[in-house]
Amino acid sequence: MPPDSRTTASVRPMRADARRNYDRILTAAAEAIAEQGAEASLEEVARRAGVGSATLHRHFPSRQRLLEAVFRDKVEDLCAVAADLAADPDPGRALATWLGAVARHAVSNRGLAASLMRGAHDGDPAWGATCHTMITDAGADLLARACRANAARPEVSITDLLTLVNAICLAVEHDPDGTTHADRLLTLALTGIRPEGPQVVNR
Amino acid sequence: MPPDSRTTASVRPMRADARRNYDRILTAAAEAIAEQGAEASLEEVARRAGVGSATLHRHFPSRQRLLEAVFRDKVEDLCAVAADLAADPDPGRALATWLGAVARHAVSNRGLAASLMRGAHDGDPAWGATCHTMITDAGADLLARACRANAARPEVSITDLLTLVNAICLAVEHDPDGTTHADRLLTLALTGIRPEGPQVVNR
DNA sequence: TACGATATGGAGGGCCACCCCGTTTACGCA
DNA sequence: TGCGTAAACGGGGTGGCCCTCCATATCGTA
Repeated sequence: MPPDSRTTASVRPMRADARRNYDRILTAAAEAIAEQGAEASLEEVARRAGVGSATLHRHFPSRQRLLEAVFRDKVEDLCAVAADLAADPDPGRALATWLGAVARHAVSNRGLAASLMRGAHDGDPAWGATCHTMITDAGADLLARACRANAARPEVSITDLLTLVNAICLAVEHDPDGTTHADRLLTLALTGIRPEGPQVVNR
Repeated sequence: MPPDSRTTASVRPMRADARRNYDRILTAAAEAIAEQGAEASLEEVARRAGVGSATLHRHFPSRQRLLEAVFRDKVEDLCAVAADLAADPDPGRALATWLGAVARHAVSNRGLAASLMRGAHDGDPAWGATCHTMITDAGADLLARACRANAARPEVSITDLLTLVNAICLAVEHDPDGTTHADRLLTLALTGIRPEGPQVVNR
């Protein structure tokens, strides 16, 4: 959300040069993050964008803000997918499909998982619709339906599921063929959410 | 493994001062990591130990090496637990118990999960028994038994399981009541490993 | 065109990992 | 016990990072 697209009328539109730099930084950040993950050097992002580091910090006061801007449209995609799946006649399958989509996005966009996860805790306040809350809201509906259809245990929360998915993707990020591993692990993990599943004998 | 305990006769024992500093660094590192996690500043570790930073780097050429040294005995504990559980009449329960123990260790020792996970990929070569391989070996046996007793799906690998456990613990590390979350997530995830479990409808 | 509001980025501070190399220390032997 | 040497030490340097300040440049408008 570039600042000039806010609905509040009191906010002036960005100046053209500011807008240009904002976009350049975003592009550069996307590249750098794709190559080096969520921990990419902000200084290098600025360098790639041909911009002073102060400019980067003015537009994005924290790494988290930058990540959220970079991944905003991916997250919106996922929310849209969730909305579509809400109409699926099989809510259990819909939920599983969606979680699979989340995982695929997270694996193929380095840093996304980290971004979604971080948002959970140290998300800075006074920042409305973070990626984290967006995606949580989107998934909550799918889970509720699955639950009503007796396709998910009632004690499972959407936070649990997303944490699990993100944890797996994060764990797999430094892995040559992460996609494969993420897939097996997710399949494995998701088997546990169905109510008729066997009781686990843990501890 | 402090260098002087190697079996090779050609290696001289450490000098007393070196030994002393090695131990001091290890203690300081354990404290710092307990407080700040696996990313604790090495410089501060050296400061706490009352040692120059060069000394720290001489003894532990990489952060990973330091982590491994710090957690070595914890990992040995886990291996011992695994050895005990190998005699359990119920191999499925034994495996679950052990994975629970791994999780508990990882949650209560900040940095352990990170250490075990990192060891998997960028572990530097020419470094024999890393924590990662130690624990993998220990668990492989339990899993094999569980599998033979039809208490685990044959296509599940010990790497899968440990990755899952570590991923969960890592995800939960920045969480106020991590133990609780780790527990639910692990229970959830482990339900999927039993062969008679319901088929997952993923993707 | 000229002016005020806005945006910029170089320079600098604080912190960090890692290394170089002159100095100190412990050990083994006479 | 005293001494020579190999081993260990650590101060200080390098370069990178994140972040902030403020003198300067640029934009949009009257």
